[in-house]
Amino acid sequence: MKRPTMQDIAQRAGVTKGAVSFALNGRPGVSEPTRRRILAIAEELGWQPNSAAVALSDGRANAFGLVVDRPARTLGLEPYFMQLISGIQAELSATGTPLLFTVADDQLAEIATYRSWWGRRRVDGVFLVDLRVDDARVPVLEELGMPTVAIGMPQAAGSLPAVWTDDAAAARTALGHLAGLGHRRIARVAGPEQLLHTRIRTEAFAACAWELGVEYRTVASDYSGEQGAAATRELLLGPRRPTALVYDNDVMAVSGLTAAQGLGLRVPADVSMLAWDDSALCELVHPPLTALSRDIAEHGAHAARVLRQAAGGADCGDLRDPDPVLTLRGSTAAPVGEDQS
Amino acid sequence: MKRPTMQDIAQRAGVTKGAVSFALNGRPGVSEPTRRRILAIAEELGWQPNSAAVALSDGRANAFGLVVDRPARTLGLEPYFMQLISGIQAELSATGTPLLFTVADDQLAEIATYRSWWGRRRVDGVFLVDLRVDDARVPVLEELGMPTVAIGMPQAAGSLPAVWTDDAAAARTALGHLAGLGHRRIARVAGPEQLLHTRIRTEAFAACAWELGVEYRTVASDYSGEQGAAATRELLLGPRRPTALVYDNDVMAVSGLTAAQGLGLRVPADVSMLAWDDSALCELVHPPLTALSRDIAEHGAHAARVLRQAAGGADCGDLRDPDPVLTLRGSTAAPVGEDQS
DNA sequence: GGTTATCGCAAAACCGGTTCAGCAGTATCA
DNA sequence: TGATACTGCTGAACCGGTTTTGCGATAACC
Repeated sequence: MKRPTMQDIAQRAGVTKGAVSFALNGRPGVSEPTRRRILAIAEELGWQPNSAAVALSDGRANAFGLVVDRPARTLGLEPYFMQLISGIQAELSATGTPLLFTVADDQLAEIATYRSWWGRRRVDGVFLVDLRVDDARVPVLEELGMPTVAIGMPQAAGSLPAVWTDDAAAARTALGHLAGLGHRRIARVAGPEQLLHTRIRTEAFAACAWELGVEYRTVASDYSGEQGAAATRELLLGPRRPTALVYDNDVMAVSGLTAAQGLGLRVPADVSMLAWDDSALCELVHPPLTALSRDIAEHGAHAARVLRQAAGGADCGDLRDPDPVLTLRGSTAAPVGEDQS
Repeated sequence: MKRPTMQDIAQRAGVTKGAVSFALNGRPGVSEPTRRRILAIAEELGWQPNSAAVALSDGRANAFGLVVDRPARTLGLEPYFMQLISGIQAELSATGTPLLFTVADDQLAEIATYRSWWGRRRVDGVFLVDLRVDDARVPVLEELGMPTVAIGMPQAAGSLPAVWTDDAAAARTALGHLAGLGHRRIARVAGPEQLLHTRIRTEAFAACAWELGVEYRTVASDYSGEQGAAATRELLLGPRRPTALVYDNDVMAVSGLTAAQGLGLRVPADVSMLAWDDSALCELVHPPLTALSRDIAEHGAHAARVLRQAAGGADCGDLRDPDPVLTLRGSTAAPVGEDQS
């Protein structure tokens, strides 16, 4: 019933704990016959190292952490995090390193979690997501000296290594596509303004629209379906109705599509729609949504690799993942040329 | 830079580690003035207990685990898990107990994870989800003696305590609602047949339909949007078209709705739709989906409470949560009386 | 053949907590 | 006044690993 320890193995083999340790870790210090004998006994007893003892001894927790502080309600809908986590796992499971995952109520609670995890040596490092402008978490993590990899723009990551994709490039891709189809009046339903990448996108869209000579407008939102639909109605019912809409996440795009159809508008005939971040959600609806796609799981795996290096003491640089690509589906098309002034 | 230990506190206070331990844990053995002095020093030094040392000493990991082995692609869409996790966290965070969360490729990998976590004492217990008929994981967990709470039907949980809702009752609620509206030909797009609750629902639907004198049919599916849409098209284009459809999850319901509308059918005029498990997804679409709602986060919190008891050595019984209730939205209505034979 | 490496292992310290046995010193009581 | 109890702390063992030091025996070398 009781789990076997190295002491048990040592007794059976007639050696000391130390010898068993050497044998099991493949280190010099024991003869080959003895090593085999010890390994056989360990196998027979089903021995597994006690993680607490290992952690205490070598001073590392052999675990990483991830805290998210979005409300659970919107969190559940975001395919993003599950994909990210599964990508992280895919990389971490190679070394059997588990992930501590927690949802926090707000940023203060999130920071408290970091302090606790690090103070108690529960983790060797953390993934930092949803980077904000002037992010309060960054200086805390820097001060703690906790190995961290920021998943997001390097500008917001301070001295922390960042794993990121170029949102400005993606913005140009999206706008280029729509402008190429002939759209001259384009609006975007954006994510929360506190998030740095929202700001980056906004600037990139504005700059690119200027260059292309198209009218462009940003409407702030919060990633939720409700606000996505509300923003959509406001834009479609207001003056100078845009002929194309870009959404900062797939949830808002879906609810925006529904809202537009509820107004009696046809997509894409009357208005084109484009989602930023692709997921199965975009294929669920009709018409399926044209989207900016990237491999989020792969992104997570990269982040995990960088974090492992950082926790190992290396000071890693930023890692830029490939630009998102456009997945063309049925929700974007040339605008019908009615009152195209 | 180095984290302070109890030894550091002891030195400053001029006492031994043991005294410090008593003081910090609020146990008798030190005088009140000494205790206050020690607490003050600990506070000043920002001391936090090393979790590995605590775990090694008291033989408990102070962490629980959750493994999911659905493919990441469908996982991301399911609001269910995020809500469940956030509910679990809400309960666990009270004691500062973190959750180890992992996605596994298949059941074998999941079982291997349990063996590893338990063998290495990484967790004090686990939450078991997606219970199947003749679930291979149950006997393994029983044999390991690992504290476990099954989230699902007691019938599939063996000797493990289960936290569950009565799916049969919910099935009657759903069918009663539709029959009450006048529907006489109803089909259900079910989840994976290996899952026990799918089978329970199927039986309950069949029995209840028999009693109510309505035609009923189950079509197997896999929870994915693709299959949900395919099953919907098959049912709506086949002979004896049903006037109402029930979906075993919200993702399939949404894609089924889209599929029906793609066929030129109006919901709910031509066909009513009802989703099992409510989420923001159901409100995202048009018409919003009538759904069987339950408080999943609360469900998770209950499971966490039971697991903590189980890990504490108590042998707990099953815990039944309230039956799901029907949230009426726009997707169900009386059938138009055309050829209602 | 004596010195020096090298090998194979024992013994013990260490990581940072918890806990138990023991021991002075004071208080209680007969 | 001596036995008894209690208080407040010390010292040490313990949890289960890793790592360092040391020692006897054999092998290599000049």
